[in-house]
Parts: sequence; structure tokens; C-alpha cells
Amino acid sequence: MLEKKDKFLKSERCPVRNILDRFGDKWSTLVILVLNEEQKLRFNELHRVIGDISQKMLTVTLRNLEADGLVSRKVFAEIPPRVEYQLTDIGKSLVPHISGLITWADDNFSSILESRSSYQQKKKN
Amino acid sequence: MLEKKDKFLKSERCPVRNILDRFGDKWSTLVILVLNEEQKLRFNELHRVIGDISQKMLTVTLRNLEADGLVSRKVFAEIPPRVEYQLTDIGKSLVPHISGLITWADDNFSSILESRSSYQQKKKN
DNA sequence: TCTTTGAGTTACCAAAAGTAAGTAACAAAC
DNA sequence: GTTTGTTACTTACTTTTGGTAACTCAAAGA
Repeated sequence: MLEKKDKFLKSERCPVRNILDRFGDKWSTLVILVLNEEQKLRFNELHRVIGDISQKMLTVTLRNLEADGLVSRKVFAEIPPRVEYQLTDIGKSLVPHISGLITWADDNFSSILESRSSYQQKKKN
Repeated sequence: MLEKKDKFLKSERCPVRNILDRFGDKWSTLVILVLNEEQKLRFNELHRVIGDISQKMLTVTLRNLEADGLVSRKVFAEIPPRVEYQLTDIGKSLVPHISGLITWADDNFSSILESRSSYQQKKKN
């Protein structure tokens, strides 16, 4: 019990674990990338662009990114409501590192797909 | 304009979404980092080093990484069993990109923590 | 009056992950 | 010769997380 709590606190304080937990939610990275491409987007625009995120998870993801200071949220006092999201400077500073991953993904995607299908073959034997 | 990106992002064959889904599971990245530091590890060693991963999820994560060709699995015909995991060349080629993220995390961790606590304050008002 | 609009919330259900116990195979200890 | 210990997993069960669809608010337009 103590041990478990200890580990929990440890990962709370560890920058590595902390940032990995942020990426461990499947939507944050994607939202950052989309906001980086479009500069400024309203809630429903983000929803449409990403396509397969639920409203609920888009809300949660944006709130977390806002809480971490990576995304800014600007509410206009209009009806119907208008809310604009965009990356903060810190949010923008993260983008190049994600882009590195994306480049890697592009370069190695076919190799990974091959590996996956040959792994499936092996499993059948 | 938005619709084109919509299709692109939704596609199962999209390298971006594919790699993000890989990182969207919370353990793969950490396993890769640990294997990179230690070169070669047995199942229980990985389990101990990571600490708060369950055996089940360690198994699942390692199988996925193996399927994708990022990690190799070497079984020795011994009793008790011995299985060694290590990064493949492709797995190793991914590490620098993850390291970029880690560096960013270290540099911006205090800023993020500050942002989080001031966000909590705002919520109370 | 009724519908539409944008940015969410909420209640309910499905999927993913955590927990704890079990399994296989054999060697060593009792 | 039965029990214990070792390692790398499975499996059954529970909890947490995420998805779905309906609902809300307040005003503008038909």
C-alpha cells in the first residue's frame, strides 16, 4: 500500500512520466498537431477536423491542455456561443518534437506494417 | 479544406494516426525508453524497473512492440524460462525522437505545474 | 411558436486496464 | 516423494476510462 502510493507520487513528480501520461491519452497529441496546422479553431471545427473524437473527449482533452498551459481558450460573449482554441507559446514549442515522431512514423510506416503482417502469419503456425 | 484533412486523419492507413495510436497506449514509450537504457532485459526485470505496470499490460505492450518490429524477443529453452527483450534497429531509431520529447518535458515541467495549479485556483472562483 | 445554432454536459453502455490468482515445467530443499 | 521456488506468462474478475446519444442554454430566424 505504502509502496504503491510511493510509486504514484514518484511518477507524479517525474517529468518523464508526466509527459508520457499526457501522451498516454490518445487525443492530446492529435489536438496539438491540428491546432498547429490551423492556428485557431473553434470547438466544432476541431471536432470536424479530427472526425472520430467524441465531444466528451474533445472537451476533456482541451481542458487538460488548457490546464497545462499548452492551449488557450477564448470565449466570445455571443449567442450561439463562440470559443476559439489555439496553441500557446509553450504549446508551439512542443510541436517540433512531435513532428520528429511524425517524420519517423512516415519513414518507417511500411516497415512496421510488414512486420505486423508477418507477425500475424507466425501466430497462425 | 477541412474535409480533406478529415479523411486523412480518420484513415486507418494514416502513418500519423497509426504512430499516435501506438503512443496512445500509455506503456509503449516507457518500455522503449527503459530498453534503450538497459540494452537487454528479461520480463521480470522490465517489470521491476518500470514498477507500476501490471504483468498483463507488460505482456500486451511487449507483444505489440514485437509485432511492430520495434522490440525483439529471444526465448531460451530453459527451466525456469528465460526471455530477453531488446530494441531492434528500427526501435533504436525511434529513441532520439522520444528523447526530444523528454528533453522538452524536463525543460517545461515547472511551467506546466505552475499552469496546472493556477488553473485549479481559477476553477474555485 | 418552433426550429436552429455552438459548445458543451449528462446518463448510460462498451472497451481498456488493473488485480489477484492460477499455470507450466523442473530443480532443489525438506 | 512431497513441498517450495523459479520465471514468464494467462485468466477471471473488477475498476477506470472512453464512446454514444440525448439534453441544455439563450437568442435569432421562419
